[in-house]
Amino acid sequence: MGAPKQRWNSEEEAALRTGIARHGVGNWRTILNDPELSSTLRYRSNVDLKDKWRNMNVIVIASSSRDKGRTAVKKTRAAPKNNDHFAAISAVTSDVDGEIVDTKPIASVPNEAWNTSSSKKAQSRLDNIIMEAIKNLNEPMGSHRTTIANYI
DNA sequence: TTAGGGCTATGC
DNA sequence: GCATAGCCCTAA
Repeated sequence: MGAPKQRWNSEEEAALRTGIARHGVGNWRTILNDPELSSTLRYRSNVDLKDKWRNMNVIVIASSSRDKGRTAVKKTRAAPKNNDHFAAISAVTSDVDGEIVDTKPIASVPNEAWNTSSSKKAQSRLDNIIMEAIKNLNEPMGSHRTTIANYI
């Protein structure tokens, strides 16, 4: 995680989250084509987005459902042993939806962000966080990634 | 084009 | 040595 590998900075992560909030999970190509995001993500491929999102979800899932059944990832990789590392993320998740109850994810969200392919996949709590941020920010055209990042 | 599996590099 | 994060390969 040092040199050779292209670490994701907060700008890129925010852009990814914004793209997902706007176009939905799985529409990596669409996200990359978003003029707003393409500048930030121009060095990332759709596979990169997918992989990053996978990593992000692993962290969230591991931190939110550690009790029951990890198995988010195969080898045990997603099973943290110290909560400290996840404190920040857990704080965010629990702040928004507490324990994830289940999900009626985007259906109840009257935001045009999801209209493309909302029902494509089960959304993670991170999506809810983003949607929460967008809703609360209440910006008509969708919130800027930095704004969302700020909110979070 | 997207999703999943696996490998490797890096940090602790 | 273990855990994490990024990248590559392959299948659908």
